[in-house]
Amino acid sequence: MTLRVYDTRSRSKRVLTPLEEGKIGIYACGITPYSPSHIGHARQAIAFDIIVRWLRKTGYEVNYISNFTDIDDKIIAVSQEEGVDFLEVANRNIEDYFTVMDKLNVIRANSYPRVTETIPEIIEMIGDLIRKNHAYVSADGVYFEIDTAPEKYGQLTGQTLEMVRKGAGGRVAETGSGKRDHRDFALWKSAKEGEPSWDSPWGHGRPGWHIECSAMSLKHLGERFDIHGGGTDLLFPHHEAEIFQSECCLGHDPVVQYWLHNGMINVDGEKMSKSEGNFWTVSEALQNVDPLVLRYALINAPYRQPVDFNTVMIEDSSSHYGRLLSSYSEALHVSKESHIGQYEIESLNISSERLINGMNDDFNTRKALVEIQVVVKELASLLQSNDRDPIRIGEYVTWLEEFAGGVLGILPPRKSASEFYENKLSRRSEIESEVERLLEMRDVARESKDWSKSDKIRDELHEMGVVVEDGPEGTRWHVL
RNA sequence: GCACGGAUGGCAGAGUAGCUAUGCAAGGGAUUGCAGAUCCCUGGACCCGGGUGCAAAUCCCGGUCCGUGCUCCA
Repeated sequence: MTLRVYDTRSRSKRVLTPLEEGKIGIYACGITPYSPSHIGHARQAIAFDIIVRWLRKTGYEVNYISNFTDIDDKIIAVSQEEGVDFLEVANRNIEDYFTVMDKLNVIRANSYPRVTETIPEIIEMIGDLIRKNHAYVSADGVYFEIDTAPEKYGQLTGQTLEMVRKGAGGRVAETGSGKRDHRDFALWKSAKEGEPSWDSPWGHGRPGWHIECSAMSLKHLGERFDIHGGGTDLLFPHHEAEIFQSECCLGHDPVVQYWLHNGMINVDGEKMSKSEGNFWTVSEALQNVDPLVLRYALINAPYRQPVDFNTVMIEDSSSHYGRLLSSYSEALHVSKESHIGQYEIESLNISSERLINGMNDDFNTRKALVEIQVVVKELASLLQSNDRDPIRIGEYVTWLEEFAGGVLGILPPRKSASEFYENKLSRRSEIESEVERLLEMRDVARESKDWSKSDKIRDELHEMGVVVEDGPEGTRWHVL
């Protein structure tokens, strides 16, 4: 089955055909580091992490670029507020980004270009746009002139020039800058007093918001590349502006073959965003939630769907992840190696096929998760049974490592999974004699039908973290 | 207002024409002093109104509701 992806520009799922056989270039808009990363950033990072993982597993050599827009109005605002250099603000938040994304098991991109390291390329591109009459110099900067390429308007959002003219309503009057038309957008902003700036043919200033991505994608991926991604909130104006800039500068279209956009995180049904003030930073969330539980929660819906972030979905993910981890870690303990991709167990092959079909259908992580859940359930029941065949269990371990680990990234490293299980074992042996003693007392109580005493002992054991289970073959117990 | 998405059982969330989605939760049974674990079984949904079809959750038209974008945003 071939891989199909939903392309925002054509509004349909299209078979992914790379420009160069066997290779994929992908650019995903990263963050503007003016504050610590929030859950929405994590969603974006994880979505494209999984896309890249899947492309690689499919056999593509992937060049994945994700940028930092490390100079902009908000970064300047924060730096002025704190009285520190703007780069200090940016660096601090970039560090936070890497710290939390590492915890969330996000594989690093091949490169993380920054605006401040791309200034010469940006200046060159702006110069090019001016020479080609797509941009004009004004009193307060350089602007892209929309009317020079009206056919490119609305490529991603379906809006026409007229619609925006109307829809902008009262805001249109506030243009107030050197723009000729309110829909023109800044390529270069002249420096204001006390702001960081770079020298350019148009005086000191800094890049406008959109030009950096055109310049960086060109620099790192070339004049045409396969995939451009980002959140749906960037559709307009950011990504449409990029289309204007890149295509008008390079003189061909399309520059980007496929546009992929991830959905937003909602809180109580509304988009979580910094400006709404209803956001959780990732590090705040990680104080209460295991990073892999958070990752699990964020891939529970396909990447294009909005995700409603609330305690119920976290608890749900937590219990699913708990099942996965406890089965995996126990299986690891009793298993023998097997080889990835070659499974004797028929149900594993069926699940593989379903999972692969799901991922090939626009990276449907939900379908993949369903198969993980099914396999975990089978494994748990196998571990519970008397038939704990190490080779069979080994196949489950390998399968989980291939798909839950490699593809979805929701499995901890072997080492920590083993430790998880060994901690349970050592806790078990630590308290074993005490537990046995209490259980004997309980047995005596039970024989004399002294249920209140028996239950009291069970409660006591429960407080020690021991779960008691009476079965047909006597009483068993395990550590929570 | 305009644009783009979405609306499926208690919850999450698949499914684009006919065949059990799945997981969790719930109910019933087995087991059990009770509880838990396990096993077996079960119920339950396709926003509304039209249309096309032998057949529609699935296609078409109209409507309603929700989200996002139109302003800095992943």
